[in-house]
Order: sequence, then structure tokens, then C-alpha cells
Amino acid sequence: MENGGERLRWGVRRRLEFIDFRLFWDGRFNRSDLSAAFAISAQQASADIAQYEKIASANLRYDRTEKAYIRTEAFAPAFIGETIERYLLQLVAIENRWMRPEDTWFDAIPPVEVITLGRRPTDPTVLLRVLDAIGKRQEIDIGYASLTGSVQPSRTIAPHALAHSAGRWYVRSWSKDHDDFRDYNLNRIATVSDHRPATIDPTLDFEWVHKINLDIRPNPELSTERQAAVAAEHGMTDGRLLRPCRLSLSFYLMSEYNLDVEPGVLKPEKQQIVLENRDEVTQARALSRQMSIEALARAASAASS
Amino acid sequence: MENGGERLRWGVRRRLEFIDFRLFWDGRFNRSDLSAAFAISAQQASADIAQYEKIASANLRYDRTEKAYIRTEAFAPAFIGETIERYLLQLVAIENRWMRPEDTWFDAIPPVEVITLGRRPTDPTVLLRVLDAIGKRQEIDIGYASLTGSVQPSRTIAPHALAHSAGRWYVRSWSKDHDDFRDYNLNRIATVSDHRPATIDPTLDFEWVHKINLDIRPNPELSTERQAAVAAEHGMTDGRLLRPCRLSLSFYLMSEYNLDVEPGVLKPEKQQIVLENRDEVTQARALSRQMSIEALARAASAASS
DNA sequence: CTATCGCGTCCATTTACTTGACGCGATACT
DNA sequence: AGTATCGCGTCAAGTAAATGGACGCGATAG
Repeated sequence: MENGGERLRWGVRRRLEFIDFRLFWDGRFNRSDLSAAFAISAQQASADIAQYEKIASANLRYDRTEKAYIRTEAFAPAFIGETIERYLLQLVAIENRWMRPEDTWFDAIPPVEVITLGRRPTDPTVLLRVLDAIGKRQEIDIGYASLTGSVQPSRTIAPHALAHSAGRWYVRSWSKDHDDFRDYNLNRIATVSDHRPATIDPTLDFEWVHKINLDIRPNPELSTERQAAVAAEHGMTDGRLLRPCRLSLSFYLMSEYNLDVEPGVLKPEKQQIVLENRDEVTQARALSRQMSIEALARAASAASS
Repeated sequence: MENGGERLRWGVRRRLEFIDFRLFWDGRFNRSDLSAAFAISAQQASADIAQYEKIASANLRYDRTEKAYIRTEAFAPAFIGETIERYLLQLVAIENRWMRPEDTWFDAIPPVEVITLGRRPTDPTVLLRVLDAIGKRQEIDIGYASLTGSVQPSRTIAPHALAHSAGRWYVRSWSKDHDDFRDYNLNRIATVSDHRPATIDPTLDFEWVHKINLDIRPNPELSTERQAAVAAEHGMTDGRLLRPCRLSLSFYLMSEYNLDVEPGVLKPEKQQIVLENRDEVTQARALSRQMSIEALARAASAASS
């Protein structure tokens, strides 16, 4: 039941996947659902259903009074397999208005509540230009939505990587105005105007290049029982979790889990994990940052001489 | 250039979308890319490319030395349109190992770094049983991974909704053991064994049913300038944001943004927004919870008499 | 300067899919 | 009752999609 035939044409396979999908999420589907979703004739839909029945006959039965195919108790996904997370993400995207329900296979959207403060959707053109600049090592002029709302006149940046944390997208870039490396919020870049070959070397971004192991442990102020629970939840071994992490990104992870707050300030429930080597991390970050700035200054003076 | 012909067969349309996709993300693609991705012949791939050129000729040109179709400056997505977020989410999913790269259209995964502590992937069977129970108003017996690692013997719950917050999935349910409504972490439900018609009324879950407006403002301890910035970032009007929210979910939102911390405890940068009506919210939540418990008790005694 | 590779295009053939028509069982209408 | 309707399944004939095979072309590698 697990493997859903390899020798099917791509299109047919997608339609059998659709059947699998609807059986999974709704427990039922129609011949007309199938023909509507793929704009195929009823006859073809019938043929596809017959095919699906050949492969996974135990998964469904037709109910004449319901006028629909109903999932059986024995149902086991034959096509969508382990890709459930994908659809869960789609639900989140739909609720956030990043995706239209028509672009998914959902019929009735399950009763899902997504709770977040949201963010601006990403502008395709901006993303494209940024990706290009990263791939081709270009510097670009961007219109950056200053946090006060107005769009600042162009700043020049040379982006070299994209990062995602806590639902936000960041562009790791060299900044011409400041002559150092910084993070720009992707969704705040309003426009990308010009592009030229980049002049700086992204490997000088030590804060990005260098990684460090975050030494994460349950908050010792929690009860022993609760500490064990936290350890289990994060898959710790021997009560600690070593999470390798770029220095510049450690900031976001620390921020997300309140690892950047002095122990004792927050109630332990608000700070279930703590960062054992917090000082080491912040110092390494500051040091790398300083080294980058100096390296950039040296590179600039070498170029001008 | 915007609309990409409606009268194409579904399969062909997907392949033109693929061309659009690869042009967008990689700036280039091959005939062999196309035939490999969809398991079609080279001839058919050629035909598809010709079709794409007919619709959006300005988007690409063939480079003989590169042996590939290259995106032009004038490129404007003709098929993938505004659904960029979808692919950004796929990148996150890939990095989190929730999705395999083969299940997406990405060739070279863009240099994306996803920073999170991760979570267990969702078990399809568990999700299916839970969704069923929600849709058919059933109560189920679950094996819940106690936080200490061991799987607790079965508890009975009657789930009635799914919620997502800060990357985690919750199942809002009535709990038989406690005779009240609680949240269960979906990824900690290890097994779902039996199911029976539910005996309780989910509308008694007042903490879920009742909504409240979270009155969110920039932290007044920030500089005026920075406050304006925060206001802009969250799309506030007149310096405040009213976010309607189920009482039970307000907990997660407050937790995510440190709205549940007393003002003054954290540095303002760690608490850029504050909840003006925090007391109102916590009181309303406690009250609703109490009302639910009493209503459930009344219902139980009425049923036994 | 020949071997190789990827593209484009001609052809005949196979397969997928459509349009059209008909019967069957379950529900809804009068 | 009877009859209209709807969704399913299927047979048959026609069309569009896709394949396998063959050939020429330009660019690159040895």
C-alpha cells in the first residue's frame, strides 16, 4: 500500500496524489472534484479513480447515497506519504494570506487558527534582484523602508546570503554607507534599482562565516522534573544541546528564546532554556564584528593606494 | 505578460510554470531539466519551451555557449505570479527536513540559512485521526509523550480545533481526565487508539469561543522615533494595533512577543510592543476558563441525573 | 579537425484525453 | 405511484499530446 507505482506518467501521478490528498484531509471526494481540479473530462476522472482503486483498493469505497468516495478505516496514504508538513505549511500560508486557497488542493479548509502578528508579503521583483545579486556577487541600490514608514533614498548593499528566523526573512549584506556587514529585513526592501559587480569579499563577513556551538540547557531554576521535560522536548543529550550556529544568526535565536536575557530576570517558565556560554557567544560576535570592520578598512586602503 | 493563457491543459500549464520558476530562481534552465523533472521526452520539452516563448518571448533567450535558456532583464513572471511565498516556505521546510528537495522544483537550493531549534515532524496517522475526530465530533484516546520522554498511557480527549503559533501545532481539546479544555501539542501525540462519539459540547470552551481585541502599542520606553518605527512595522493606525484573538490563543501571542512580561523588567529592545489591556486579557481568560469548568460540571451533573 | 553534447525539427506511431451517447441506481419532485 | 435529476461507469470514435527514431546545426573539448 505504501508505494504508489512508479511507472505512471507525471500528470496521472499528480491526480492520484490528489485523490490521496482529499481522502486524507476530507475523508471523501467526488469524480467532479477531480475533473474540476485538473480540468479533465468526467470519463478521464473515472479512469483515474479506477487506477487508484487498482493500486490502493482498500483505501476507499463508493457510497451511493453520499454520492462520493469515502475513506475506509484501513486507509493508508499511497501517494502523499510523508509530505504532510508541506500541507500544514500551506494552511499557515493561507491563513496569513500569502497563498490563495485556489492554489492548493484543499476543499474545506480544516478548522485551523493561525496566530501571529503577520508581515508584509514578499515582493517577487525584490526577491529576484536580491537572489541575483547574491548569486552573481553584485552590489545593488535599494530603497529601504525606514521603520518610520517613508522609503529612504537609495542605500548601496552587497548581499551574500538569505536567512530566515521566527517568520522573518533577512538579507545578509555588506553596507556601503557603513562599510560593514549587516542584516536587512527582506520585506522592508521596497525597490532594487541598479546593480554593479561587487567590490568586497563576502568571506570577510566573519560574523557570518564563523560558527559557534550554542550550549543550551534547561533553566536550572525549573523543577528537576520540568527540566527533564524541557530536555526531552528539545532532544537534548545529557541535559544539554549543542546547536551550531553562525554568529550573526545566534542573535535571532537568542532573541526568539529569550536566551539574551540575564538569568533571573524572567520567570523560569518564560525562559525554559538558558545559554550556558552566553558571554562567550556575545564576545565572539563582537570580536568577529570588529575584525570584519578592520579587515574591510584594510581592504579599502589597499585598493585606494 | 502577466496572464499566462488559460486554455492550456493542466499538465502543460504546470510545465510552463516550471520554466517560469526556474527562470525566477536560477535565472536559467535546460531542455533536459524540463524533461527530467516531468519525465517527458526531449521533443515534448522543446514543444513546451516553444509554447512558453510564444506567451512570454521577452522573458528568456537561448545562450549557445551556456547551453541553457537565460533569463533576460525584462523578465516578469508569467505563471508563478504572486505565489512566491509558497516557495520561500518550501525553503524553510527543506532546511527543517520536513520536505525533501526532490519534492520541490529547486535545482540549486539558494544560499538560505534557517535558524530555529526545530521540532519533531508530524505523524500523518496522528494528524488524520485528530482531524477526523474534530470533523466528526469524536473523542479519542491518545498516547501523549509526556515531556519526560516516556509515553503516558492513554488519555481521552475530544479535540475541536487546530491552532498554529510560533512554529508549533496545538490541538484544542476537552480533556476527560481533567474535565476541562486544554491545548495539546500535536507533535507530542504519539498514538491515537480508539474513537467514540464525543459527549461534550465544544461551544462550552469559552476560552476558545470568546475573542478579545489585543490592544497593542509600541513600548513607550522606546524613543519617539523608534516607537514610530515599530508602529510602522506592525501596520498600526494612530499608534495602536487592535488584534482580535481567541482568549486561549492570546497566551501564545503574548508569549511570543513577551507581552506577558511586566513592563520595565525587560530592556525596551526586547519588548518593542506592549499590551495595553494586559490585565483585561488575563482576567477575561481566567474568567472564561472558570466559566467553562462550571458549565462542564453542570452538564455532567445534568447528564447523570 | 574530429568527437561530443544540447538544441530544434521532421516523421510515423502510440498513448492520453475528449466528445458524444447510453444505462444504472439513488434521491427529489409532483 | 411515476418521472425528472444527478453522479457514476462504460462503450465507441475522434483529437491532441507525447514518444521513438533520425538528421542537421553550432559550440566546446580533446
